[in-house]
Amino acid sequence: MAMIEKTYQPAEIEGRIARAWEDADAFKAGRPDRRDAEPYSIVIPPPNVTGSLHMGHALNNTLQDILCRFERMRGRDVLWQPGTDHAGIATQMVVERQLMERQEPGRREMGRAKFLERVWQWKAESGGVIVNQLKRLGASCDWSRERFTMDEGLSRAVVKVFVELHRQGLIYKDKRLVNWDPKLLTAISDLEVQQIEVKGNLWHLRYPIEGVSFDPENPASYIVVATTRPETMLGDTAVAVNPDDERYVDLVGKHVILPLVGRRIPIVADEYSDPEKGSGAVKITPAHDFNDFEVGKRHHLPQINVLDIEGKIAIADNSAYLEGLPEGAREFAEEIDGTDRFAARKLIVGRLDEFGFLEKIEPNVHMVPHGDRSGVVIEPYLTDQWYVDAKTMAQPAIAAVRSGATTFVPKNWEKTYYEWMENIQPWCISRQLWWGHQIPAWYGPDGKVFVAETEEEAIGNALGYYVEQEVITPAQAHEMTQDASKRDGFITRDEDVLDTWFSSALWPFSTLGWPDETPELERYYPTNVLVTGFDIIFFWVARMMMMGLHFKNDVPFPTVYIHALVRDEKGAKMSKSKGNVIDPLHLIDDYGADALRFTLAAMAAQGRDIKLASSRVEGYRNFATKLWNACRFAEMNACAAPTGFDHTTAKETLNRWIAHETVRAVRDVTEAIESYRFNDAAGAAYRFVWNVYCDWYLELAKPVLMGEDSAAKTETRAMVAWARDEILKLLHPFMPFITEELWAVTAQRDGLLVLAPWSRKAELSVEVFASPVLTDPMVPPVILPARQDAEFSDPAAEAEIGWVVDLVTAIRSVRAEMNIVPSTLTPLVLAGASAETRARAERWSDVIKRLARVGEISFTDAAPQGAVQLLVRGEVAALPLKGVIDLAAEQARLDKELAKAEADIKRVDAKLSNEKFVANAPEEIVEEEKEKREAAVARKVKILEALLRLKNAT
RNA sequence: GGGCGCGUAGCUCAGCGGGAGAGCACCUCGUUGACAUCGAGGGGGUCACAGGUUCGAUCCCUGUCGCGCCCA
Repeated sequence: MAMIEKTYQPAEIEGRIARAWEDADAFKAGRPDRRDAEPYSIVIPPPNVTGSLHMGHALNNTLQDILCRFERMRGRDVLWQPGTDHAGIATQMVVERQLMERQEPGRREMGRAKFLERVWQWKAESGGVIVNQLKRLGASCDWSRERFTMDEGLSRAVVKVFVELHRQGLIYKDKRLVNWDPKLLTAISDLEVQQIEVKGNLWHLRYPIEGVSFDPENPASYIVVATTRPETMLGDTAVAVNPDDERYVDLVGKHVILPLVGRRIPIVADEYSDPEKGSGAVKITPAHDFNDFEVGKRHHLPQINVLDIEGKIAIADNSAYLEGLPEGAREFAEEIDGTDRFAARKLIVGRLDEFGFLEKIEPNVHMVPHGDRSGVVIEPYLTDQWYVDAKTMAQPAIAAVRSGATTFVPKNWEKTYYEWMENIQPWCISRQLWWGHQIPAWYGPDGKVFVAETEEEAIGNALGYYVEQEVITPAQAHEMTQDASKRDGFITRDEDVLDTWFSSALWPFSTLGWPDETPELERYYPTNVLVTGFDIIFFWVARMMMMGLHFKNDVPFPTVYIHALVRDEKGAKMSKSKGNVIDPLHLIDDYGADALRFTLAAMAAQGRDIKLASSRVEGYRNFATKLWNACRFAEMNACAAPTGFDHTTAKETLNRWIAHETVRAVRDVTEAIESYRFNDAAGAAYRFVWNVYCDWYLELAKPVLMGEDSAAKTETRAMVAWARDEILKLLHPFMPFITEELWAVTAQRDGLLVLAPWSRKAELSVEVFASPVLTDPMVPPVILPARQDAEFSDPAAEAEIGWVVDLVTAIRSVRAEMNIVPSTLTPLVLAGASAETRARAERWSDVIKRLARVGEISFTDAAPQGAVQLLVRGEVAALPLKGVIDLAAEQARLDKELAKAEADIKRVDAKLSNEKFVANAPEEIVEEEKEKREAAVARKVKILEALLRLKNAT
């Protein structure tokens, strides 16, 4: 056991403590000593492998760590499952950028296999950054079980899920409009698209009516359509008007001739067209707009894709485009072919204007979809992709929350969850990337799909099928089975990979070994709680619910705690691409991980976002220093708790008081953590340590500790140490490093604090009766309060110490007001004191003298003349300061007090004289008011007496 | 347009049907033997605004204004 260092230096202790935990396997799940303990498990929301720790991670993981450390101390067998996800797009971008910077061949040049090698190499070198940062934060994950979504085991889970869902018809391939990223050249999901407000235009175009000679001067010769994307007109296949719009009733069923293009397209009536907007007529481009796609389906319109994957016009060799066009159309097609979509817009608008087809341009602010990774404008694009039937899978997930099998904390997020789940769209899971889980689907020469868990199985199925179809002979099939090169070009694997969230959705069970039936799966699934930010409800929570229910037939977690988002100073969401990230590691460097953690916990009130001020972190660093110095004080006074020390049998009032306060603080903190009120827990701990233990207990104990050896001194030394140990335990979930360090240096310990028992037992436990009713799943198990040892409490001690505190505070306050310098000791006269007060004053005279700068303490019947008279718990404490005090000032002070007392009486009287109040208010409230009145009246009497004496003195 | 949430001390934020709180900042005082990363004391708020419900509203309801986020 070492001595406590003179000053608290977080940087010096944090690394050392982290190693001690690691060496002791403290965070390991399934420790032999906890084999019979109740398990407690949390899966970490896997951070992106390319990521580094930001404030959101810091908050998220601090809260999880508080829960894990708390439950670990309560004796549970805790598994906090760590890991990272492979972040398909982000990682691929990082590695591609690296190749570019090093002027190495690009992805396509080196080919898929080589590129993937490079990605794995990058992962090995740089992929562990965030894990180490989490360790610096103190996260008590079972690091030996770290997983990665591209691990062999997790990949097996992905394949299994894909194949099973496909077999069940819940995964299918479809040609639909997707959100296409023309920069990254992949489909992305709705959630990866950000709607950004853009100042654009509304172009009003004139589409000539068929059979009428077009004349810009004659409105009857054309119909005006308004659009934000004029370049997509190349793919228009109709004009829609609202069926109730009288302006256009006569035009429905007629045709227009698409300007520049020459295509003959119908005017259709559809509710989608809003008569209030633009001209009331809209162009319909089914292949390039989600709404138009639906309109097109309703009216059986052709879908003409006029862009290539990079967003360039592609119509020259486009049969869908060219079909039915007049002679000469090809010329225009060739002219504009290959033009980027934005350049094409300019060109087309110019050309329309030239020929009188442009009526006007109106400035227009509207939302434009952007890729959250690439930042470019997303193109609705018609492609073949794989989808999950999310609507079907959402049903059990919705039911689970409705039934309460899973609940959200705070509750209001359930509404967001339902909102999303009830309007859920098919989930596009394929991505045109290389980094990720390649889709286990193989295609035959006719495009037929064979989905299987292994290539062998898929090939076998495919070849069998084609033999049966007599496309190939059994001999050819045999050859292809034997020699992979022989089947090249005959059977090919789907190039695409799965959305990263597809694998993340399996995280709560794939990390435990699924699809194998492992002991871990049996023991730790379902997990106890999921801790995450609301921005991830759709991405992740919803999908874990779907997958967990489908494959494990049970919710992945009974509770979802949704915490605040840590925003930047403008209240904007922090994101790497915006570059507004505040680095928590800098805060750790400056103030220590404990201070950062405590700050985040203290600010984690439910239902409110966090805008972090570094002054708060500094404040909590000071709190850590305070704790450090208090422990040094205890050490300097040889405070140690003997083995078997029982705080409930203490004799000294002061010691009984701190025992009372400590038990209360432990209860408050425990209950707050249990109900996820982290800020209340942190606040209760803070106030107890600083404002109770340091400010009063240690101060009041000083005379005893500095005095002669005695039984009281021995007991006080033990109690100082006992309460300190309770504090270290209480604070450990919040400030693990400093508490572990202090635990080690303040006494000989049996083990690390991280594994020490929490002082308050769990309130509830599930009582399982050997009753047949319990086998009925409709009957919930009976939950009874566990036997809680009668809580230690001592109201008498509280009353006595409370009196001392009030007396000292009152004297200090009046001394400061009177500008009495600290070196001046004032006598204290207790007037008309009860026997109890007298006894208390004698017992606490040392303390009172020291803390209140008091000289002599005496007792009289009435306060001496010309003294400052204080009211302490209904009795007068006088400071005879004749000559020192300003009598006029004292008069003013007492007048103010009097006014206050009278105001109180008046306010209470107003209430009590109100019949309705007395009749309607709860009895205890009325009773309280009466007591308040009595107290105020008593105060008034004493103040009046005091004023009278003051007058006599002058 | 729909949904969620927020406007409380100079700043960052708790609280929430019965006497307005914390941290930081500010002012005054302090080399008292753990701590100046400290101690003592103090100033500072018609709890956005307007109605309503109630015996009683910062808290519940409605509306207005301002702000943020999510979804269309």
